[in-house]
Amino acid sequence: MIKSLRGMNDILSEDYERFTYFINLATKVAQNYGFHFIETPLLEETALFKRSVGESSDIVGKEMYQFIDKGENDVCLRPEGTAGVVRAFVQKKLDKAGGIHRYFYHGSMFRYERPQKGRLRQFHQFGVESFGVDSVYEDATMIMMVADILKKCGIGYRLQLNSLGDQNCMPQYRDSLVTYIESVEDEICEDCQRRKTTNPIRVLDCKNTHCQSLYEKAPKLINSLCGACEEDFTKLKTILTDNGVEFEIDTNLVRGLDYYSKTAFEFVSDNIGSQSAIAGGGRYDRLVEFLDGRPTPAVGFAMGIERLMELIVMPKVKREGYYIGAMDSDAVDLVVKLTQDKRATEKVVCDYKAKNLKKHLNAADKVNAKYCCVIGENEKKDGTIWVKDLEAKSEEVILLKDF
RNA sequence: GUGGGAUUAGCUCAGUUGGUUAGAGCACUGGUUUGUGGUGCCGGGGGUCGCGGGUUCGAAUCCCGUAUCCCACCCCA
Repeated sequence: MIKSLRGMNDILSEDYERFTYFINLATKVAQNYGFHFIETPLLEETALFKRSVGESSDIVGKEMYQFIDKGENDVCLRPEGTAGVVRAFVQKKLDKAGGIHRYFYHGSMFRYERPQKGRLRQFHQFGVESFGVDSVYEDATMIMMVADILKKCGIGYRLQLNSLGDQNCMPQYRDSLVTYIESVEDEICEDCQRRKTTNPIRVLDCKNTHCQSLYEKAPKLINSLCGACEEDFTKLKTILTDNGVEFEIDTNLVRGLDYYSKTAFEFVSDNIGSQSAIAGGGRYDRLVEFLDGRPTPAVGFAMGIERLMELIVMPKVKREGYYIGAMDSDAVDLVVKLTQDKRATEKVVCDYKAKNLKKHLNAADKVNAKYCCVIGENEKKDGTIWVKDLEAKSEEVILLKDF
């Protein structure tokens, strides 16, 4: 038997119900916030992700589905959504057009990782990107949009917040951190040794407890922010508080993609195991110019749909539509005809086999129909149909022409 | 990529120190001789016990390899 590849799942039946339920709900919310749908290719030039997500990140460094295509192009399946949207934004010259552009997307992402619960090789994200707004109100709005979606899904969460600084304060901070790391270099773990040169900020996120104890004395970015960043971060906290969004400051929150600056946030759930991040995002004011566009402020987020699906509280499904069946085989033709006619306006399922009433009621119940309609000996003779409302438990016999 | 656990019917799982035709519940399906469901009764189909080797008179059971899932690390959505 041929099986799906490791970490790549089919979505069907109840999973699909949950999946579309979420997409529809999130789409509605994004549209209410004034965002428009964008779809970008699954396959992109590898350089796009190297330049945006960053070669030092694990995503690009070791998790990409990368290959040379028949035209000798170095390509890869997208590991995340932002880079493609920014590429499209620049390619359409919207950076030069100016103004505000707001997009949302959803689709498959690919990362060659060891699968785990909530971590797949092909997974789905719902994401949002906003271009052209440098106001911190937009950062707050992004966070509130995520909170809005999660609330509508009945999902509890913790919101972690940090500021990563900008080109004025981050480089200085990075230098002071490296200096500190060098002072304790002998004691830190192998991973941190590597991080020191590739991306020193990441040491803060190290899970090693000994490293963490060392970094407690390390300079904190939050204390090194420049005036503008400091002001924005303070304002962000005020806006969220004013709008009833609770948060906690996590000075070690470092997003795994290199393009973030200033606002960084992560929504986590304590109920889905160790892969606990259900949404994450932040500001990335430099990314558009990294991808050859005119400098454009931008902010966005992405949500992991598979992880959310574990948590979504689905509304109770209501009975809907009709079930039509025959009790004698010579009434089946009539049943099929009635079904076809009724389908012009209603959801209708029918049975092609004659069965007794009990079986039909059972079957109607199973497909969650609101009405069970049956044609038996009496109905056939009288030109009527027996209709039972499975919810109200009421029944009536009506003329076929009135059905 | 590293370490640990699991894999038996469509699903959830039993299977006693290796010993005849591998079981249950649910699901599916048929009947229940007068036309009332989601909660009656009786029956039926469905498994080369993940896959490949090995040990043995004999393997679902023991050993080795391999695949997948789960857990932790790593990382992230």
